[in-house]
Amino acid sequence: MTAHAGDDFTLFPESLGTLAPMVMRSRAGAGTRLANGLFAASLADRCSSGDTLELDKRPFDLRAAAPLPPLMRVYLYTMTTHPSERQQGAYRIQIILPNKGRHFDTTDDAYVILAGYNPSLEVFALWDADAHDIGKGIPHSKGVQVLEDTLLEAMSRGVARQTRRLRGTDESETVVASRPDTLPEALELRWQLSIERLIS
DNA sequence: ATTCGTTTATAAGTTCACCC
DNA sequence: GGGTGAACTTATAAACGAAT
Repeated sequence: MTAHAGDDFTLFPESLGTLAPMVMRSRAGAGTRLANGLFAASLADRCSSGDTLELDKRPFDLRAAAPLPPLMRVYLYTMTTHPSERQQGAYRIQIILPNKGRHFDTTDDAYVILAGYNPSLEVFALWDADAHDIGKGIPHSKGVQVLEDTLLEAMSRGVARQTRRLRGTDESETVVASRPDTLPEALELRWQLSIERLIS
């Protein structure tokens, strides 16, 4: 299913709080923007400033405190599962960078968050952006997937992770899935994993 | 044979312009 | 000034092809 402006607001949990008006006023890609709002709202108490959020943009920046990256640049996409999906129980997001961009924008040393959100399950998935933005970067679009099992586990336990090997390389990435209410933990974990990758 | 990645197509939403 | 219509932009969906 798809979240379009005007219909699926009820799919989003109470957590939007005061962000709701802002989110509802947002424009293109309602589904994504709603997710943006939820994402931000989930981190509200961890952010240095819950205001000045530009949810109308993709990606959008988020400033956080303490255990989280100071500046996060969030690329959030709607995570879907296709009827014709080859792999049963697989969810995926399609990365399409704005304006012919070939790489994630890391200006200002922002930590890039590559995330997906599924409104039906109400779970986020966090990929390792660095692991995907390598070499020539992203062509036109790039799809990454998660197993449904991981998502379900995240739903019940709050946070879950899944490692999968990227073909073409011997590198493996870790996908972190999480419920909105445990997003801070998931992000922290994701960040730690990225750091570990850098020093290896 | 199966899984992942890339590309193309279709749909919806939003914005801009013109006409009443 | 308001309303209606058209065009454009961006997102979502699906299929195809390559690699393991």
